[in-house]
Amino acid sequence: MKTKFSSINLIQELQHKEYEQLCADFTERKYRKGRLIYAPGHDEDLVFIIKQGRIRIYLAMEDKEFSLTILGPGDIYATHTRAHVAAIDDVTLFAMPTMRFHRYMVDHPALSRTIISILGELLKQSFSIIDNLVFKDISGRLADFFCHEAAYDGRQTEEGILLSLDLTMEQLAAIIGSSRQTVSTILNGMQRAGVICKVGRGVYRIPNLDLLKNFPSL
Amino acid sequence: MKTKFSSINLIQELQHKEYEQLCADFTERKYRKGRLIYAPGHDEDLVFIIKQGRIRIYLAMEDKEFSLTILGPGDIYATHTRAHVAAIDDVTLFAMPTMRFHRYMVDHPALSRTIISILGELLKQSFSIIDNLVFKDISGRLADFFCHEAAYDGRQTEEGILLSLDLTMEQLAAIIGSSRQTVSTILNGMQRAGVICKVGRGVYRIPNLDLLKNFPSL
DNA sequence: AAAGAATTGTCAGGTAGCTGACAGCGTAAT
DNA sequence: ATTACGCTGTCAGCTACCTGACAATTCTTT
Repeated sequence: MKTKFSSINLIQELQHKEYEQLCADFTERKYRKGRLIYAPGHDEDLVFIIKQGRIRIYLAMEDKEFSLTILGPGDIYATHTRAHVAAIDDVTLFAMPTMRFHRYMVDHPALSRTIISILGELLKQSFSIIDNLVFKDISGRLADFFCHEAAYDGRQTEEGILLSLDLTMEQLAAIIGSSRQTVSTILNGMQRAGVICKVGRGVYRIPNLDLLKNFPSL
Repeated sequence: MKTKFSSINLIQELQHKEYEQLCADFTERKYRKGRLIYAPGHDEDLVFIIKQGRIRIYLAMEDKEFSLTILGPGDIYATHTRAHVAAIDDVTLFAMPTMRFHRYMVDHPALSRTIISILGELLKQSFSIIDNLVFKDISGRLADFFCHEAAYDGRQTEEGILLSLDLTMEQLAAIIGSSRQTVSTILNGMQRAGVICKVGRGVYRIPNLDLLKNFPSL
């Protein structure tokens, strides 16, 4: 699996011997599936790298949630802002207090550059999310999400791109900012139109990306 | 006027003599009110600092626009991503090609830290925007916008906070992601409710911030 | 196998906010 | 003054989408 910020391989970067000290400062943490890792107002701020499993970064208000991104092994994240973090699967993290990381960064300019790249990437993603929220309807956002995921970790097969999302309708809805019911209805519409095929529990096949991009085509 | 990223005074930072070389590399540019400064796909990427006037950073699609932020003197911006940039007033900029700025940054770790702060700030703002788009209705977003502006460049008077926005209904609508008509209607509702007073062309007075925050209170 | 829980499909009803239309106002231009 | 133009207020549809309800399906546990 590729990392979410594909241009930077942080794990690799950290294996250089100049980062030996830094790596030693990370402590391993484990969280069970579904557990909350961080909520705004939490007193300890952490920088962490995901070793195993997926986590969900999301905004929450009362009983509604909106997922900003889902991160997997190799991705880095710093608790910050108003975003919550929860484990989608059983998760293993390498974590370090933000303050300590900061101090370390001062002495290591190369690390700064990495951080700038990551922040830039994050910012670009945020703009994409805003773009979708403002200009696109639910169909468009759903199609857009599938296209992105297809590009990011779809496997090319003879009958199209195979995609193991492993997300429920509810989780999908939280990502694109909609409701469970609406997503279900639209996804079925897409299937009837033949632009997407459900092949199993959270596994889909996209016969033709262009068709999906332009859904609904009429 | 404060800069949008108040924790960092870039202008001041750049006056240190170690940045003499960098400053010399900036060239002055002027744009007339309303002119487009940058559109996605434009071939020259720039980093610039605003010397005079206001600029609007926005996303555009077909005939709809959404303003991400409005920047004033002292603010820094780098053309990037899919965002457009236009001059609200007559504007003077200090600009430099992004590539050159990058090269310069490599040799100046202190500058990196400044950039990280700015990116972090920008990211936080982006999250706020997303938060608003997802969870709040138009009334809420409008109230929120006024509160932020009040905190940022409102002048405290005996009868409340005085606010010179100098924006039309249409521009206001573009900022909160709504339509001219809706914003007009809601703003008048706020006036009738007494939480906001129009005192002139784009100038408002907020008698009580808390009242505005909780609008509509019933 | 059976019971239970979680996930999904679908429909009916309600509503926020968009669009288009048009009239009233201010400001500027001739 | 007079025309013109941009800005504002308001109304009457319209529609995409949300909510709640319930049944059907699929997974999990015992």
